[in-house]
Amino acid sequence: MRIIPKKVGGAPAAESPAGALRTRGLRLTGPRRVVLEVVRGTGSHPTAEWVHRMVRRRLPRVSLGTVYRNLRLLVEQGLVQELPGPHARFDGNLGRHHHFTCTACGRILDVDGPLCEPQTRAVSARVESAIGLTITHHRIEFFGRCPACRAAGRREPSRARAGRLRRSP
Amino acid sequence: MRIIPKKVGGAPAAESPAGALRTRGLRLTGPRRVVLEVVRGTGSHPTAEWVHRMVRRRLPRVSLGTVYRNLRLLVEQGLVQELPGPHARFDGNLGRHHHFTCTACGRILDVDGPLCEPQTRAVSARVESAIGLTITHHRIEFFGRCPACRAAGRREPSRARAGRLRRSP
DNA sequence: ATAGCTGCAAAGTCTTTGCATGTGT
DNA sequence: ACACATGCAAAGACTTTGCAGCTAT
Repeated sequence: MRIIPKKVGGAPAAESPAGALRTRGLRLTGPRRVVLEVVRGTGSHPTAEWVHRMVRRRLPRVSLGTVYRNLRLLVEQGLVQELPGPHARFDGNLGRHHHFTCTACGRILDVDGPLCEPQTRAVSARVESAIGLTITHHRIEFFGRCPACRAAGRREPSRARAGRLRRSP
Repeated sequence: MRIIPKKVGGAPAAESPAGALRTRGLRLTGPRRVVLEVVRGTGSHPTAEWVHRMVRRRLPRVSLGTVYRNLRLLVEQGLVQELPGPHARFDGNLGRHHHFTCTACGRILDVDGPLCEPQTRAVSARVESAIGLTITHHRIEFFGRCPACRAAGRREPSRARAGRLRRSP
């Protein structure tokens, strides 16, 4: 369930991945290219380990260490986003968007950013003036139950675990 | 800089900590009480290790393991909140609120929840109807620079680290 | 008295890193 | 050719857990 249109292109991704890397003296190697393609090609906000499994289907000798190194590098270059949480999760969707986490199954869905923009802009303005800080951006995490879990009547596993359970996709 | 009034009391904290624990067959031991007091007594969203240091000032023999066990237990009982991020952070403020992270110094400040409510309620409603999921709650993380860092002209250390650097308070 | 806690230390999990070797440009 | 990347394995950072001895209730 991908909610955001595939192509959105924030400023940093204006150039192609290969170009973005090359202009910084970075090489487009096999493992690196496949890591990027895997993250870009899924809407599942995968963990490093999941990316590793997928990469290995195409390049069986790639190590987990290399996957981590490349994910970090791609995040640093702005070609991939990293989500907060106890375990690192990555997101190839570079458009402005937020996330919805199902408290029953743990799945994370994208939520269109511009859809929320008019209101959230107002919130930021209020907070800035009320507290006197400069807000450059914000992130909203929504929680609740996804259609599938609601239909199946699944509830959240436990109160505390909810935040911590986010394991593999 | 504490922005939220100290006393707010969400539903789960209606009873006193001691009561909340006892009614569930849990004991109010020395270490547990001090852990709770430390987390409640700071607005700094501390890590487990920081809590441990503070607890040790009063009970020098308490181990880090015990601090973790109690933090988890208190989170489970709804007496303390846990913040998302690469390293666990805890928050004794039980009122509805959000967080502002300074991208220059990493400090986390509370942002009054009700201040944002009118708009965020509208956002949730929009998202629910647009995407068909049931939203029970949400969390906003604001990013920017705090007054101190703005005045000092400090910028964020690096692009990628920002999310990951949140070390000790 | 006894279920629940604790300190200690060992083990786990996720992530990073050192080093010799390999490979894009 | 040479700087950048990789695989492998070892080390790190943070968190959890097993166990024998305490301690609130």
